[in-house]
Amino acid sequence: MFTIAQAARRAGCPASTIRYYERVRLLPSARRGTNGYRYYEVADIERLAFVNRARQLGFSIDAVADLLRLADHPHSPCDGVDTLIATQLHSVEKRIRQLQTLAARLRQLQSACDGEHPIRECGILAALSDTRWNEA
Amino acid sequence: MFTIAQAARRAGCPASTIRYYERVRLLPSARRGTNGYRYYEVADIERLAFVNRARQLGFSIDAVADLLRLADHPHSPCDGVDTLIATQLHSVEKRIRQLQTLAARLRQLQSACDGEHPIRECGILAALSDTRWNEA
DNA sequence: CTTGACTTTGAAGTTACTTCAAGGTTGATC
DNA sequence: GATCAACCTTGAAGTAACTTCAAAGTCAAG
Repeated sequence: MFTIAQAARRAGCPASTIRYYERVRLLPSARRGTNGYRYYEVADIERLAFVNRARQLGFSIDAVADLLRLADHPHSPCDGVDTLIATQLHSVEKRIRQLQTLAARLRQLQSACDGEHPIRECGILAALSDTRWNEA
Repeated sequence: MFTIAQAARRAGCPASTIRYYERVRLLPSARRGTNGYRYYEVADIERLAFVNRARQLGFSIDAVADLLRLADHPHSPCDGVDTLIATQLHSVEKRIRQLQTLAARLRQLQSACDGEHPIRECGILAALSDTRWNEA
């Protein structure tokens, strides 16, 4: 049995995060000692690590809850899992495209100025102030 | 003079956002009519539009405040502006790299399953449950 | 003069946590 | 046994950038 800090170290997240996951019911209530302390065993820590890995992949808390529910039904078909992964991948890809557009615009702005003149003549602020900016 | 909804339409954001910007002091308090309504003129709307464009470029509220302060001092050198843009560009590029790593992992997970078998045999959940996942 | 669309405010909801304050527990040392 | 650091508990508040809500006042058209 491990205390919350030990479980946290093993799963790779702060103890406060474990308490948070318990509070929002992503994880079941931990067993308690007579002192009120939470105690975890290996299976609990594995579940927590599963959650952390899914979170690192960008899944929302709700999506992780879905994944856990699916993982708990080993006999149902796994296309639900595939769908969740695909949805997540699509949203990540979409975000990448948005950020790439953003980066391109920032680079364009950057090229409008060499930092050597007064702000009055700065091409960057001129571009940001330009009403026609949103077009194009 | 425009009411808040008219200003919002022209600047391309909800009226609630304008009130929010005023509350957090990103924009100065708007002029008020005897009825208590906020009224905006063209210059106010241009400033608001500037803010919206900068926000669309991913600048934080604080960074936008910096940009506005800089823009208000037309005689100082504009290297501060350049620095802000460069910082923002770097953080966007970093985020893109992170997301690309994420997308690659998700695609890898995806290839571990064709959605045709029970969850017990699903390569995706197996991979997510694998203690060795974090290595590699 | 009624109706519907607007406006006001402060407060709470959102996401996923983190941080804090105030207090109890544990284990080692003196 | 006392003390001390390092742990644990809880509920509440802070974070970012808004959005949504409720309750109430205002305005313009018909």
